[in-house]
Order: sequence, then C-alpha cells, then structure tokens
Amino acid sequence: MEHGGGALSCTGTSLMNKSETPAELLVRKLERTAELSGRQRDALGQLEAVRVSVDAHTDIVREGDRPTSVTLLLEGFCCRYKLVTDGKRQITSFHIPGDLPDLPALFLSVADHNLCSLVPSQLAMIAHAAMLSLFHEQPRLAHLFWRDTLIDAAVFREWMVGIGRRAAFTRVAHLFCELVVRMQAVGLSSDYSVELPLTQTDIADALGLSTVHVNRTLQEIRSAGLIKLSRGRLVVLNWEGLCDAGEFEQSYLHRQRAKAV
Amino acid sequence: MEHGGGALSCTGTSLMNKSETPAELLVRKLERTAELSGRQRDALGQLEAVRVSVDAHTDIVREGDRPTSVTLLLEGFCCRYKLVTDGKRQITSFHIPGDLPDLPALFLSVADHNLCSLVPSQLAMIAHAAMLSLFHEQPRLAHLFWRDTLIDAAVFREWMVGIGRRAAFTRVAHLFCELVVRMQAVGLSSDYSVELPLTQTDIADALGLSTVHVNRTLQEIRSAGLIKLSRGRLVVLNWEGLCDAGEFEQSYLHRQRAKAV
DNA sequence: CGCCTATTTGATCTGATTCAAACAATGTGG
DNA sequence: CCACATTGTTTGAATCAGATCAAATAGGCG
Repeated sequence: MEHGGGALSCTGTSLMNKSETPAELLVRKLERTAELSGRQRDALGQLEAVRVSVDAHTDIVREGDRPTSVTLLLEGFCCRYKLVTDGKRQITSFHIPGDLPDLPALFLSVADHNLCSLVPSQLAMIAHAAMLSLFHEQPRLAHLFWRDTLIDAAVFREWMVGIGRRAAFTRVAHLFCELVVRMQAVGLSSDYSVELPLTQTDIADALGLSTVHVNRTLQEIRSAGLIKLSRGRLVVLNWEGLCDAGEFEQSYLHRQRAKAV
Repeated sequence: MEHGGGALSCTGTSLMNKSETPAELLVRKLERTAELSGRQRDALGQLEAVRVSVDAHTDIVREGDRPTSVTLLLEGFCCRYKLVTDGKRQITSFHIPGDLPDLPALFLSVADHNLCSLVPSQLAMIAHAAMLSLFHEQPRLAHLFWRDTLIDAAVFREWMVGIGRRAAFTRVAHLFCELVVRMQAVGLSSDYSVELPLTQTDIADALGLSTVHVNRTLQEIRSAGLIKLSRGRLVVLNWEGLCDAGEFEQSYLHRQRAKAV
C-alpha cells in the first residue's frame, strides 16, 4: 500500500528541520527528558551516521540478522513484528521518527524479530562501534539510551495487557491514544490529528485481532463519535472520550523527566 | 495458597549456596554470559545488599511506587502484573532466582506495574545509589545489566506473540518450555522437572486465558503425554514434543554469550 | 481504463468465556 | 486429631466475542 508519498511530512509540523543532522535529532530527543552537558552534546554531535532511504514495506532487519549498526528513524513509520509458524503475524511495536527500534541489537547480537518500514522512510545508520565508543566516553549517555529501551519494554507490557485482557474496542482506542501522544511528543501533531499510515491489517496484527473484526470495531468507534479515520489520517474528535474508551493512562510512557544521574 | 513451605529448595540443586552473598550470586549470573575482569568482580563484591524475606503473595513493588533500591531475587518465585479497570489481571513476567525484576525502576522512577511474590521468597535489596556508583566505576557492568533488561523485553515480545497469535494449547506449552529452560539455566532443574508454584489462575492471567480454559488445556497437554503437573511440580515427559507443541524456539532468550564490549 | 490493494458486508462457526456448582487438597484452631 | 475454612481444581452447560470464509465495493495508481 502506498499512502501518498511523504505521508508524514504533510502534517505541517515535520519532525526534522531539513538541515538537521541525525546527531542533532538525537540531542533534541534526549533533551526532552534530560539535561545534557555541553560535552555530552558535543560527543553526540560527533556521531557519524549514514543516511539511508527505504521504500515502504521493506524489511530493514530480519530475524536472525546480526546488525552492526543501530537504526535511527528520521522520517517515516516502522514496525517490529514476528511471524508464527502458520504464517500469522504479531506486530510488537510501531516506531516513529526519533525512535531507535533496533537499539537492543547493540547488546543482543542476533535479532529476534523483524523491523520493517510501513511507508517510504529515512533512516540514519550509526555503527555499533560508534555507539559503544560514545558510551565509553560519556557513560551517562548510555544511561539515557538505556532508559529509552526501558520505555520500549514498558510499552510492550502495556500492549500485553491490552491483548491479553482488554476487549477489541478498548484495544483499538488505546492504540490510537498511545500513537497520538507519542507523535505529539515529537512534534508530529499539535492538535489531535495525526498521519497514520496503518492498514486495518496492520492494526489487527498489532492488537491480536482479525482484520474483519478491526474493521467492525473501527466503525463502532467512528459511530461513537470518537474519531475520524480515513486515507491514512486519524482525527480524534473526542480526546477525553477516546482515553476513557481505551482505558488509556499515559504514565507507562514515562514522559516525565528522568532522574538526574 | 501455600505450596508446601520452601517449595523451591527441594529441587536438590538449590540456586544459592547458603553461604553465598548476593554479590556473589550476581557475579555468577553475569558470568554465565560474559567474562568479568577481576576489577569488575571486586566492584560487584563491594555491593551492599540488605536481605529481606517476604511471605507468599506479597506485593514488593506497587504501581506508582518510586523504588529507591533494586530487588535481586535470591530464592523463591515472583511475578509482575498489571490490573485492568474491571479487575482483570495480566501477568507480564515470571521471575526466578537471579532475576532483577525491578531493575527498570533505576531509570524509570515511577513503577508502572506491580511486583509480587508467589511463594515465600528471599530478596536482596541494593540501593539505586549503589548500583549507579557501580556503573560509574565500571561502565561495562552497566552494559551487562542493560543486556539483562533487553532480554526481559525480548521475553515480553515473545509473550505478546503468544497471547496475540497462538492457540491456548500452544501458549501453555510454550510457557512451560520457557520456564524449564530458564530454571535449568540457573540450576533449578537438571532434568526436565521443576518446582512450579503457579496456580491455574496465575497461568491464565499470564497467558490471557480464563482459569477454566487453562484447566481444560492442561488436561489436554497431560493426556497428550507431554507433561505431568500436580502440587506445584511440573515434569516434562516429552521435551521434544512439548517444544513442538509450544512452537518453542529458545533464541529469544538470548542465552548465547554476549558480544565482548 | 484496469489492476491491485484496502475496506466493507454478510453468513457461519468456534475457541474461549462465563456462570454455577461440586470436589479435592491444604492449613488452622479448638 | 478432627471439623472447618480457605483456596485451588475440576466438570457441565450456556453463551459470546471474535475468527473464518467468501464475496462485493471502493480507492489509488500506472
């Protein structure tokens, strides 16, 4: 599926100033939750990154791979997923610009899941060696990236709760809440409207549902007056209502400031 | 539920030599996946830990808490869980001796889930400050603990796949495989028999099933000749068969040696 | 226009839940 | 040491949320 090239760039507030380097993006990202010293900023600034463009629906990392660099998503939308023997797919996370979806591979050499673009995306590849020497120089930065992977895990836990214990309606609403909050945090939406390049099958595979049931559930959510969703754009009509419906409590996203360490 | 006091200590191979300190346990744990230098061992050896005993079914950390120390499970069995508005529970992980179930709180100040003992357990509490200064002294140790939290996350992903995309029978079999492998790794089972202090309700809440259905599924697994399970003891009668039934591929546990960093 | 992919609708089926009650095991206090 | 309370397991029956199968419709693109 093509979602009208450059889907994410037409939200008005684009994440990246076109002149910004990947390193600058990382600085900006980390500074959302922690103060950086000048030294730390400098060290980040010296990170070398290779820019890569990928088409939509392209595997960036495959299960079994041994990546040698970390992927920073600059622009676009990705997901991680696993396949089950009978061909079923479970999406374990969605990723938006500023995310480092395969940071875990820095310490877990063999990837245990796939990483794939959902729309044409811009990546920055940073060599593992460069990351490790950055951490060597500035151990505190390691802690900030570590924190990032911990938030990742917190999101996994929350998804598990949804898949295991919440009804379809709630699950879908919850997912939308999460994505809106995360996208707002990186400036991909000021109002409650986001570019969301997900097919109903993607949503189904993320929430452990069938496509047909997602379709019906979306109709319910729409007719409850909570959202509009069409052609890759999600508009939340009633934020409070959607949060209630989704039992959405954003504390698990740990958006508050990190402890000073 | 009491499962006959000291359930885990009667497996013959107990994890802890009674004389072993928590720090020594950590050394042993980390050395399963990485080489430690003498300095690193020393630094770990100087960690101060407070031993704590807790009864069965006691919350050790609650959602919303701001723990100031990290819990090392010395003996016993714990789980992390979240509650949903209507009272449903989702268990997100089980923990065995050697695990540090609330290590994430070191960088995520507010706990987003509960940690609770399933049997009477022995804990060692290590102050966050002590962990941080350990990492300051020996940054490489931070990477090893980081790796540990990444494996945690890998397990979450695998559970998500199970809950979202596998049938009940497969899910239960998979859980048993995982627990057996993990317990073997820490010496809590040499054969394919483990002390497993889980009620059917616990299993249900971990797998996103109802207790009744778990009961029926267990009967199926038993009558397929794969396991025996009663009074807190799981005996695998056909390991190959159980792995097949559970579609269990242990790569996600990342038991292979860490990259030298 | 025609192809391909996504969405939608309808009909049917089923794995799993829920409710309710009996049964078994373990622990407790008199 | 037994009676009772508590907690966990098992069984049966009814129901349902969500899956599956199949086919029609709608959008976007070359």
